[in-house]
Amino acid sequence: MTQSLDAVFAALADPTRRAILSMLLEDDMAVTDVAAPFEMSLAAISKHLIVLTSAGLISQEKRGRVKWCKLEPDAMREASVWMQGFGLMDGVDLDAFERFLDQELDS
Amino acid sequence: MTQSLDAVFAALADPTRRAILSMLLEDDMAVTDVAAPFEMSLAAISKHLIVLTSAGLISQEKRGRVKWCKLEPDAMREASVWMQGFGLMDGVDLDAFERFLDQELDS
DNA sequence: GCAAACGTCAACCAATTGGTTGAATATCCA
DNA sequence: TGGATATTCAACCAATTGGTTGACGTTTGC
Repeated sequence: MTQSLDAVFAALADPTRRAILSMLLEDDMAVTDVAAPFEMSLAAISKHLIVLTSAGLISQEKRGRVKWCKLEPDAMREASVWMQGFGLMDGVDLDAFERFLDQELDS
Repeated sequence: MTQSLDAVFAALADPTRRAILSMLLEDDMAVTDVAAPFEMSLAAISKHLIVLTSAGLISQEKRGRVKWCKLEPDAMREASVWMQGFGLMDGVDLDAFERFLDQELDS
């Protein structure tokens, strides 16, 4: 469940993948539609989507012949909290912050 | 000045480099001391430090024969803000968050 | 002056990454 | 049934990454 920071940061390190995530912020999309704006092959986009999926940043569900991609932003939370540890939120106990977030997001 | 998201995320994708950043949270350190806890060569650590430096996440200053490494957490800010764009705080009761912060900063 | 400490450089290596193309699979629809 | 659409698979390629070792240049202190 808890995504590895390695996989999440590595997935976010590619501009194409970040652009895909931004597109999915609008709405769920089919693979072909995700690929449309990019000047690379569908197979290349398909690989990027596999990277995003295995990092937990998106999920894919096949309905008929179409595979829908859905953003899973929760996978970013661990990474985001890790970064907050570097003075972006001075003086705050990070573990407590994480517990707070968990509690808030469950409610 | 503004660090590329590519470089920052890629730098953060390696556990050794993240560990180095955490160590530098305590204090500035010499390259040799940074390398000490790791089971890899000094040259390998030196390369990791170059990656961190070119991402802007640390700075290095040579005094005498010792090169000091200093954390530059501001380089994470752009990446952190980018991630916040994905609704990580959605569903969080902002008043509760403020109370949490007050409580944290008092303790 | 010289040996030891600090750190980088250069060459090398295996594994991974990001892309390609062409064939394969699965589904839909006329 | 068969053709078009949606997506992945497999093989390949060049470039990058993360590590090694050994030689090298500086600085320090006896």
